[in-house]
Amino acid sequence: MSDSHDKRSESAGNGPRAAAPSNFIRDMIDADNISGRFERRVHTRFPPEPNGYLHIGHAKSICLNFGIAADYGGLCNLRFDDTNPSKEDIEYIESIQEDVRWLGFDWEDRLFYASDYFDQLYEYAEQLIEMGKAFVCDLSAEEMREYRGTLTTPGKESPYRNRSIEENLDLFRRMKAGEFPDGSRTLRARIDMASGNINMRDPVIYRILRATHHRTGDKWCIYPMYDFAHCFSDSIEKITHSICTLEFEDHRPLYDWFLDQCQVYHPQQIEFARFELPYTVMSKRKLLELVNKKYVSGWDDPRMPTICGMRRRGYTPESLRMLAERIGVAKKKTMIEVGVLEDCVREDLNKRAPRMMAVLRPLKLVIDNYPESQVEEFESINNPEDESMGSRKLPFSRVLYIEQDDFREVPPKGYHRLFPGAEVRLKHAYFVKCVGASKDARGQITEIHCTYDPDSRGGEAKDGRKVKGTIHWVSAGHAVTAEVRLYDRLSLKEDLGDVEEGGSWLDNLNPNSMEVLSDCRIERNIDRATSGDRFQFLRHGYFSVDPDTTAPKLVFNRIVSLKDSWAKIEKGQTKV
RNA sequence: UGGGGCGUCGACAAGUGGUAAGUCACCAGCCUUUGGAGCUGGCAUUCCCAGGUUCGAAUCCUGGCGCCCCAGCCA
Repeated sequence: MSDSHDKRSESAGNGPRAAAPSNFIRDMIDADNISGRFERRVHTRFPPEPNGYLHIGHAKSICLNFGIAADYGGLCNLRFDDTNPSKEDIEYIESIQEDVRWLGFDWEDRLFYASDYFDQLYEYAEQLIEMGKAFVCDLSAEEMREYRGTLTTPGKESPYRNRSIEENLDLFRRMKAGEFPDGSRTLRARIDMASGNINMRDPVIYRILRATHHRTGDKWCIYPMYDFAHCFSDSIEKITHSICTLEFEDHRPLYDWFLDQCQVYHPQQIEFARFELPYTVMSKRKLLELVNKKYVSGWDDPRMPTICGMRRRGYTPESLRMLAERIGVAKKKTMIEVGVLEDCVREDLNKRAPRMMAVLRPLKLVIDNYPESQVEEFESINNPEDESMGSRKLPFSRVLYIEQDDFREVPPKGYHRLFPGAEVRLKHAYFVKCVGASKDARGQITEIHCTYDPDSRGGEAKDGRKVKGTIHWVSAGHAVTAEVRLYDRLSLKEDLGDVEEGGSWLDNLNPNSMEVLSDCRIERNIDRATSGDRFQFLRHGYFSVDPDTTAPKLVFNRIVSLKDSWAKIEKGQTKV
C-alpha cells in the first residue's frame, strides 16, 4: 500500500473551522451547554471495531466527531471497540489509525481500547449480579432464540433467570476461570422478556469465547458484548456526546439502563443517519469479500470506497472533509449523488494541481510545412488559477501526438476541433490547419497532416483571426510513455445488493470498472513526478501517480474527469 | 393494537408559529489560449396526504399514507 504521501494536507482537527452548518446534534450540544449538563464540556469519540478497513461512510463519522470537538474547543478520542477477538486484527488497527490521521485528525494521547477496560467491565458485571440485575444462563444459542419471542410476540423467561445471587456469582467467576466450554453459558441482564424492544429482553452481556485477543492475549475467555462494553467505555472516558448511527437507536434504552443501574457517569447517546453512494459497496462484509476473492487488487484498490482506496486513487483529505460538510448531518437516510463527491475533488484540485499535457489515446499529427529538425520551446503556465505555481517549458516539433478524439473525418454539428479544412490552436503553440489524413489498408486513420501558421506563435494569430478550438498535444520525440488507469463504478446497479432470486450480488459487479491505457504520451516534465503526486491532465481530468510506478514505467490513476460539456452535447445529439 | 425512527426542489439540506436559506445537478447568457475554471441570471405560491387550531402553519393538534431499522452468545 502507498504510504501517506500528502505533504500538502493540513490538519483539520485543531482550532475552530469556518462557519459550521447547523444540525440537530449541534442543537443538542448547545442546549447542554446552556443548561450546564456536562459542565460545558464537549468530548466525543470515534469508536471503530478493528475488523475491516475504514470507508467513505466512516469518514463522515470521523469528520463529525472530531469536527464537533474541534468547533466546541473539546476533545475527541480514538477508541477501538475490540470486544470480539474472533473477528479483529492488528492489521485493521494500524490501517484505521493511518486513515484517521490522513484525513487530518489528531487524537493526541487519547488512543484507547475497550479492552483497556476489561477488568473494570468485569467488576460492573459482578455488581449487576449482586444487585440481582444479571444472571448466568445455560440456554443454548438456539434455545435462547426460541425464548426470545418474535417482533410481535413477547419472549419467555429463561428457566435460569431466578438463580440466587451466590450461584450466579459463583458461575460467572467459573466462566471467567475457564471452567466451561465456549457457548455453554452466558451472563445476561435481567430486564424484561416482554419488552417491545427486543434489545431489552434479557440481553447477553458476556459470552464464553476462547480466542486470543490482539491486546490481552489469552487472559480472558469471556468477552463483553457491544451494548455492555460501549456505554461503560464512554462513561469511563467521560464522553459527553456519544454519536453513533441510526441502527443503534433501539439500543439507547439499554445504554441508559446499564449506566443507570450502576449509577455511573452518563453520556448522551445521539444517533445520525448514514449515507449511501449509488453504484458502489459500503458493506464491510462485501468489501471483505471483494478483497478475499480478488475481485479487486486489495483494500486500497482505487475503485474501492475505502479511505485507503480513495487515497491511492488520488482523492485529497480536503475533498473528503468537504464532502462530509456538504452532505450534512440528519436522521434521514440519504443517497448522495456521486457528482457531489466529484465536485469536491475538482474544486480542491483545480486550485492546487499543476497542469500537464497528456495524450491518452495518441494520433500522430505531422506539420507538413514545419522544418524537419526544428525544435522550439514554449512557456506554459502550470496553473492558471494560481500564478505563483510558475511555468515550465514545452518542446514543440514537426511530429506531434494529439488525442484521437480531437480529430474527426466527418465532424458532428458544433464540433470545434480538427477535421479536414479546420483550423485549431495547439495550446501555447501555433494555429494548425488540417490538410489531410492517411489511412492504413483497413481504412483506419494512421496520421493526419496539417500546416501551421508561423505568425500564430504563442497561440495568437497576427491578423487577429479567431479559432474555435484549442487542443492539447505532445511532441512525439519529446514525450514519455505512460500507463493510465481509468476507473468506473464498481456496480452495474445503483444498489449492488439488488439481486434476482438465486443470483449473487457479485453478478452485479461492473466487469469494466477499470480500463488500462498503456500507450499514453505525456510531456517529459512529468518525469519528476513521484507516487502520490497529482496533476490535471489538460482537458482530461485529475490524475495521481500510482505506487505501481517504477523507474521506467509511470502509472497514473484518473481521480476524476473534468466536466465535459461537449461530451454532453454530443451525447444529446446521438440520442435524437 | 410489537418497538424505534424518518418523510421540505432531481440529490442533499436549513427552517423550531410571521409568510420556503445554501450546496450539487440542471437550464440560459457572459467570458475563456483547457468545450476546464470563473461570472450573471433562472430553477419549491409550497413543505407525504386530509382535516383542524390561528389574523397567520413546513412548523401546533387529529387522522391517514409511505419508507427504513430491530428477533447475533456481531458491532
